[in-house]
Amino acid sequence: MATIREVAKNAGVSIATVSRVLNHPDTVAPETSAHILKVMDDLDFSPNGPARSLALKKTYTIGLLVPDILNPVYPEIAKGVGEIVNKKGFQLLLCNTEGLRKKETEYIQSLESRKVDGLILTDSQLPDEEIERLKKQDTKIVHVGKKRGFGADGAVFTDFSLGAFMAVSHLTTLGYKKIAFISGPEDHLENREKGEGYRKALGEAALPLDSRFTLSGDNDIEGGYLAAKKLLKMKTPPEAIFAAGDLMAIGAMEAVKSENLRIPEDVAIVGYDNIRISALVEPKLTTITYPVYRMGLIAARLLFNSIDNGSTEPENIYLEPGLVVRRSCGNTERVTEIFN
Amino acid sequence: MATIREVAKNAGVSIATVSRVLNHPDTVAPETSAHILKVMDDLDFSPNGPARSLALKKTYTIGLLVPDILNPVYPEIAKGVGEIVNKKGFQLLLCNTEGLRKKETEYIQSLESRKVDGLILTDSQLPDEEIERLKKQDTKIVHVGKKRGFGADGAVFTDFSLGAFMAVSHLTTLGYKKIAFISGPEDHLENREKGEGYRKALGEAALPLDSRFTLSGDNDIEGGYLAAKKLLKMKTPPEAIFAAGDLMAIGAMEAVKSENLRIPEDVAIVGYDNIRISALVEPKLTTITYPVYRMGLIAARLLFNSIDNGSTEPENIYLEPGLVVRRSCGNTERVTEIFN
DNA sequence: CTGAAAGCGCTAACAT
DNA sequence: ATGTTAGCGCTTTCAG
Repeated sequence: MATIREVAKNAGVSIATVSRVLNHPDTVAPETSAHILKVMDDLDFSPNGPARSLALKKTYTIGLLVPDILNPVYPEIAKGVGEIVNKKGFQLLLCNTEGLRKKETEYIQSLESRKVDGLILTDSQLPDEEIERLKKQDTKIVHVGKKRGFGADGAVFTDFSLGAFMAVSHLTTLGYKKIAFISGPEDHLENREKGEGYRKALGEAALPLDSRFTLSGDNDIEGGYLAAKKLLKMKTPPEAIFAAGDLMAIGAMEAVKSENLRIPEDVAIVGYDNIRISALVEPKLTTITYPVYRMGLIAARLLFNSIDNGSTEPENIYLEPGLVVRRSCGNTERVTEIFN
Repeated sequence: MATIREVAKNAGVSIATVSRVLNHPDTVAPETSAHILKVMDDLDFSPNGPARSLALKKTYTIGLLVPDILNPVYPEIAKGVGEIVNKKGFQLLLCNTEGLRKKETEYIQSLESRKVDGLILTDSQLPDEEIERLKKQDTKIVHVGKKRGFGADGAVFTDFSLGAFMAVSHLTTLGYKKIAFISGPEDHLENREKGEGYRKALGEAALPLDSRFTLSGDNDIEGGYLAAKKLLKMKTPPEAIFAAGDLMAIGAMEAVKSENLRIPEDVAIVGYDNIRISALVEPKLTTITYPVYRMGLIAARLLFNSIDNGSTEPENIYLEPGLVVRRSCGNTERVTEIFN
């Protein structure tokens, strides 16, 4: 609880000098500095952050909003962000929005009040006006996942529609006709985009779009399980399922197994995200990959670009999705069928 | 960027009144209040957190330190903590220490300087003196995982030694003789405790302790994979492996499979943590469970007890570990063997 | 190289 | 019910 004032008194100098050894060590005489440092140590002095922030109008804090901390995608992003943030001497305020627009807005307001220097929003649902409003408070903002960082200072994104297209096209190429889509919550843009890709792929394969084959649920294991169960109970169940997230895909796999059906022989499955465990479930999951960890890294870099250099042109960085073919889509089996 | 002062001017009242509608709304006349609120809205006023914190000596922030955000155990804890913290109107400063004592110390200092109202340390390696020092700054501290919250205001913990004992005893009961232990980093207390439990279980089964059967690695999939590979390359490899974490266990499973060996027939495996995916890998992983999410919840509750009611008696809450028997330990197979 | 003093935006007595 | 004022702990001109 010692303050700069006590340090000054004990060291027999003015508070300005104490402040200087903290902020501009080179502008104070080495002996003075050494002495003051010692007094600080004796007094167990720790500078008061809020006071500093108030004087500096800078908090050295950035806020990170994620929809679901339990989905491995987000810890991965958080790790990337955290590394840069830490290196910069900043700290991370983490907010779990549960994918709720209301919570997101609340958190944003709180962070705004805390005067965070920057904000990283992942798969945000925030309307553009909110962003505009924040800009006036000169809080820097970077989007992760959302294609157009409207009003934001930067964005790192991938093409969810293309990714979904790749996933479903792979399925159509393998000869599947009845392909279902398990979407995440549809108030999330990314899911609507994935839906587009799904439909486009069906279209290009001249496959009919059966609306009963599009379901949506929470983007987690249970959500996928439940949706898949429904699908499997239909009179003519799908031969293949594309799930909007690996967690859902894994849930769907469980559902298929629980019906004593085989993957991929009875039902093929493709996911999205390529989380670590997708390569470890049985059968290994075919999925769409994109550099999640790097997105965190890049988002933080963009943000600091903007924080350090003032308002620069908003930078939007695109990262390509890719198809990872593993066993769950029945690749090999089907290929032989096709060529027979 | 509007301040309380501008609001006051525009509303034709004093700053005190503005402050009051923010902090003690009931002490100001309804009409005045309504008017001020409107002015605030027009001005897009957002109270300055740092200034508030400075005046109040309270930051409404708590710090959470975790060793590895990529290990599902910690997001789970973070979620529990976050829920309570959010409900209390606080925010969470998340720090990923990478299991490094040095980083942990650095983070703690930063958090101390930021005057966080409380600190939750998970599987901390911090020496007790550090804790003592922090206590003087009257930062409340709660441990998660660490048995004795020495100097701390509370602790939620389980018995890692007992958990390990249960895991290994189960293995010995099934008749395995050559049981290896893949430990996490040994500078982490929890791993040393698990080692104790392992040795105790071997002892009670009158099994010799072969030091070559204890390895340690990073507590992640790769760590488990690497350690298991080493084990399997020995002239007389173990028949069973107890891994200190499910992630390591899953890595070990991969290693076994990569050697074209079967689980559990050739090598049985038991993990620790009961993370969600352990029930989804093939074969499903036998493991030790304890209520991780609840630990987060409870830790936050203990912390707020302490924050809200000043210094109360440190509360230490114990949560029991339990054995979850699934396929990877070869339960059924062995049982029949035993009874033959 | 160092000191004095103003001010960052807000809260909480203390008055009225 | 509302206004005046003194800090909270720090940084930063401005002087010297």
